[in-house]
Amino acid sequence: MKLERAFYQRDGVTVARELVGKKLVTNLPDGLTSGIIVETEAYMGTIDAAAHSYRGKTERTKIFYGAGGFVYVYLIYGMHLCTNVVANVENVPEAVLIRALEPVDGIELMKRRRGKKNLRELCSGPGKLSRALGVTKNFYGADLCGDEIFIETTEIKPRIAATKRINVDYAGAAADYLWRFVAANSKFLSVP
DNA sequence: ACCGTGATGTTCT
DNA sequence: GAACATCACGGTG
Repeated sequence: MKLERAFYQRDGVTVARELVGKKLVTNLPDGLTSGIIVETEAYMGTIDAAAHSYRGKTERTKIFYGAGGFVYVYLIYGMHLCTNVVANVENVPEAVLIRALEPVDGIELMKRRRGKKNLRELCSGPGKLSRALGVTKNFYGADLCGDEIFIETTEIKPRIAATKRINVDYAGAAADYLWRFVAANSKFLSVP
């Protein structure tokens, strides 16, 4: 079952925690690829110095201010795309970064897109999984209730651990918030 | 296995 | 002009 709008229109921390164990899917002209989400991070707008939306609405962050359930993609370090899910309701600028997947469908296609064959390293990082799933900057604003990119429920009930977020040292006190969620003992995390 | 580093393009100051 | 929610590679142990 595809997650519906209401799932996303809750606070970002709840959405981030509950996305662990769900299945992220892209269905593009060259094939369908997917993986179980094993690592997420919540970015909580006005109360979170690490969030891109912390300093208000800009051309880049305007998607945060729309309804939950749309895609936020951005380019980092000049070469990697990061895939996020906008959370909460209009004008509450929160989002969830998808940081790692356990590959499921279309593994050969993902290997081709990545130029790698090691399964463990296929989707074990935000830039890696974006590449493996064929996400481009054109996915900015894509509707997760559509058919190109969406998230499905699964039967998996992972044990979930909360930790500090990765690489947000610049964010002062916010760097210590436990807003990273991982499937405990998964082999597919970005940092083991 | 663990470091150090270079690549590269937006965004915001 | 600096900073950046990263990755892959090549070096050294």
